[in-house]
Parts: sequence; structure tokens; C-alpha cells
Amino acid sequence: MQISSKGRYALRIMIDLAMNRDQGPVRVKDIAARQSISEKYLEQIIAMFNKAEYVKSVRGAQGGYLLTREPKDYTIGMILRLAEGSIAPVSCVDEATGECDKKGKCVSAMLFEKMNAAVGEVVDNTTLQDMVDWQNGITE
Amino acid sequence: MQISSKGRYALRIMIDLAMNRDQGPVRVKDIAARQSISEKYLEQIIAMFNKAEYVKSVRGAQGGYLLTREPKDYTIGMILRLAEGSIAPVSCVDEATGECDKKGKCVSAMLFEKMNAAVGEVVDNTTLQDMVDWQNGITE
DNA sequence: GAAAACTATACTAATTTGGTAGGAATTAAA
DNA sequence: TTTAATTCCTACCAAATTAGTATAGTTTTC
Repeated sequence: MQISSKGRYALRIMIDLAMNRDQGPVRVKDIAARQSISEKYLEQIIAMFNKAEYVKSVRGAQGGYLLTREPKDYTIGMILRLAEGSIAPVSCVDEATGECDKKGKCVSAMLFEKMNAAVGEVVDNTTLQDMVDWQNGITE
Repeated sequence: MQISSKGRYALRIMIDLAMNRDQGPVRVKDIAARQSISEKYLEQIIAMFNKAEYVKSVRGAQGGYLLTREPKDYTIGMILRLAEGSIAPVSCVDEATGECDKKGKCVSAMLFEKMNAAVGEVVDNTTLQDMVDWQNGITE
């Protein structure tokens, strides 16, 4: 039931990009330093976001990464689902992958559906902008 | 973010015991057959419930396991937390284990607290009796 | 052309998961 | 009192996952 390091890092990376988006391309090296994540591991995670076009890369010297949209247009659900694969408590209640033959006859699934919906309610109604606002609220 | 097989099995075992509690001690062999779980693995899971006194054992021939309380007195949260160790999305928001030095300064933790609360809302307000009732509603 | 930065892919150590296996201890019933 | 049924205990194991390292590029700017 845990969010992996990958998922937690993914979230922090996107928050970092959102908070530094006025500075032009943000270097992996800088994110790694600010977030205390290994550069190489961070590269792998951000490459995933690049492929999904959540960020775009600028290669070469003075390069780095940029968000492709406004922070309000990313939900935390989008980010965590991409990083984690799925955040459903069991695969059979996950819309993307799931579907089980006992659908509607399995009381466990009924419970897990509720858990999934409860989590979805939170992550699909919180955006990256919300996270930035929280952060600014704390540091000010 | 997944519930492990152990957790899913644990839930089904407790539901099975609740649904068969008028029959005297319920044998591992019978639960295993009904729930399609390996006897040996089931023994390990139920031993955990025994140690926690969620069930009691009757040894020897004609033995088996019995719930120690009424089904309404077990929440699903109790069962899943025992089986899974914790169901918090990250350890730092888990009341039992957690506590992180950046408490209150970490926006990720704020989000994970919300996720944790949302899941808790579901599992701590659903009892084993509810699961039995759902099951009876389906099969009738 | 040199350096900065991303890209791709392979490798790996440690941990967790999901079990199996074997037998000892206990008790009911024949 | 023996035998069969049943829980109890502990060790073991294979596969998958996690959380990275390592190596060797490619691309672009200055």
C-alpha cells in the first residue's frame, strides 16, 4: 500500500520544475541537488515524463527540462499513476488494466473500489499548482 | 500502492470465519478449499491473527479456528493493518511507525496525509459484519 | 572543439513477496 | 491406548521488485 521512492521522487521533481519554471530550462543537476536525489536515478524518472510529454527537454549546454503545460493542468493523480503504473489497491479495480470475471460478485472488490475512489477523490482533485501554493504558504 | 496477496487473503479468511461461525471450529483445510488459498500459506496468515487474538485456535482432531469477537467488532482497517503492517501511502504519515522531522514543512506529506485519511475513512468505517451482509445480499 | 547536458541500456545488490516443506505437539475418538 | 486429525513451528527458496550504479554514447551551445 506504499508509494515507492520513484513515485515520491516523481512528485518532488514535478513540484521543483513548477517552482522554477521562470528560470528557463531546469538542469537535472540542480533538481538533484535541491531534492537530494541521485542524478542518474533522477534522469531515468524524468525521461519517463519526457516520453509522456509531461515535460520537454532542451539538449546541450544551457539545456534542461521544462513543463509542457501550466501547473494547474497536471493533477497529482496523473503524476503518480505515470510513475507508479497504477495506484489502485488491487489491479482488478483499476480502470486501465483491471477487470475481473467476478466483478459484482466479489465483496472484497466492493471494498477495494471504495478505497480506490477515496484515493482518487484526493489525487484527481489536487493539482501541481495546489502543491506549489502550499509550498509558498509554508515558506513565506 | 497495492494491497498484497497476504492482505487480500487475510480479508477473505476473516470473512470466511465470520460466515461459518455457527459451525464450531473452522478447519484451515476447509477455508483453503473454499477460498482457493494454499493450506500452508493460509496457516501462516491465520497464525498471525491467532497471536493478535483476533481468532482463537482449537487444537487436535475436530479443531480449527474461531473468531474471538462478533463480526461487527472488527473493522477492515484492523484486519488490513495487521496483515500489511501498515496501509499508509508513506511511512511518515503512519501514526504507529512514522513521524518525520520535516513534519508540517513537507508538501508531499500534506498530500499523503490526505490520501491516508481518505483510505482510513473507508476501512475504519467498514466492519466484517458489513462484508458479510454484502455477501449475503449478493448470493440471495 | 570542448564542455554541458540529455539519452540509452545494461547491470546489480538488497529486500520483499508468495509461497513450500517437514515435522512436532496436541487432542478427540475409536 | 492407539490412531488419526489438526494446529504449531521453523526453516528454506525462487521470482520479482526496488532503488539505484555504471558505461558509453548523442546533441547542442559557447
